Amino acid sequence: MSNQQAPIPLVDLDADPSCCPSLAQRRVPAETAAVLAPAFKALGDPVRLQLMSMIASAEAGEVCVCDLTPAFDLTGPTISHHLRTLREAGLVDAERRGTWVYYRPRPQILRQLAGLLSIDPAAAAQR
Amino acid sequence: MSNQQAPIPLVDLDADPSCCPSLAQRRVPAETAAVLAPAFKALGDPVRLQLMSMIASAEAGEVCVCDLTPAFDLTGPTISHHLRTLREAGLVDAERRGTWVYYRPRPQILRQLAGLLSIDPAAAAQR
DNA sequence: ACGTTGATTAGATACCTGTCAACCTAGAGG
DNA sequence: CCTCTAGGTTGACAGGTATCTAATCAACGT
Repeated sequence: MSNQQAPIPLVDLDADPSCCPSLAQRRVPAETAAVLAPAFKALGDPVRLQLMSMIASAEAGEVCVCDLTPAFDLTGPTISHHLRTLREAGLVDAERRGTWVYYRPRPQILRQLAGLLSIDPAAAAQR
Repeated sequence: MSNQQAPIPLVDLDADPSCCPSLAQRRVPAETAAVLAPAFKALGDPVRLQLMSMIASAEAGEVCVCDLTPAFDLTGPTISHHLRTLREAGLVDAERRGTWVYYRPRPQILRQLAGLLSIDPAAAAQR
C-alpha cells in the first residue's frame, strides 16, 4: 500500500502467535516493551482510537477510507496520517481496490495487547 | 502524594465500573475515546510499559520507587516523571510511607482497557 | 539543628507529534 | 491523452514530551 519503495518498518508481531503472559504475571522484558509500546502509543490518540474502533467493528470486516474521513472534523491528510500510524504500528492493514482504499483490522495484535493487559482473576485473587 | 495543593487532574475511570463493549463490537464514542486514549498513551512508552508491569506484577501488590529506579538506565527525575504520567493516566496509585514511596496498580482500569481490546471470539467467528 | 538519603519539582533543551495547505499519484472514464 | 476524484505525501508550524541538571522537599539519624 502507499508507496512501494520503502518497506515501511512494520512492527513484526506475527512472530509470536501464541504469546503473552499478562503484564501483571511477570515483568515484561525490555525487548517486549520496545515492540509493544508503539502499538499502545498508536492507540493513545482519541482520533486513532476511534478509527481503530470503526475499522475493527466494521460489518464487512473492512472499511473504506471514504467512510472514515467524513466522520471527523479533520482534513483528509490528517486522517491519512493517523491511518498510517495505525498501519505502522501493525494494528491495521490497507488495500487499494480500484479508486478506493480499504482498511482491515489485524485481530492478532489486538489479542496480544488485550492479553498483556488482562488480569488473571485467579492470580489477582490470591493476593 | 506529591504536593498537596493541586488535586492532580486524574482521569476519572472509576465512574464506569461494569463497562465496556469491545472496540470491535461497536464504534467507541468520541467521549469514551477522549477518556481512554490517555491511558493507552501512558502505556505507549517502553519505559512506562515496563514500570507498569513491574508495579502490576509486584508480589506484595506494591513496589517501592527505590526498586524501580535502579532497573533503568535513567535518572531518578526521569523515572519520577514517568511515574507521574502513569499516575495521571489513572493507571497507578502512589503512597508515601516514611522515607519511601510505594506504587500500586489500579486493576480496574487495566481491566477496562483489556476489555476494550478484547475480541469476542464468537463475534469474530461470525464474519 | 544538621546532614544524609529518597523522591519530586523546576527549568532547559532537543526531539517528536498533530494539524493544515499545497502538491502529487493512482485509477476510472471519457 | 486528458480530466476528475480518492488518498497519500511533503513541508511547515505550534505544541507536547523525554531527558538531563539543579534545586527543593520530606523523613530519618545523629
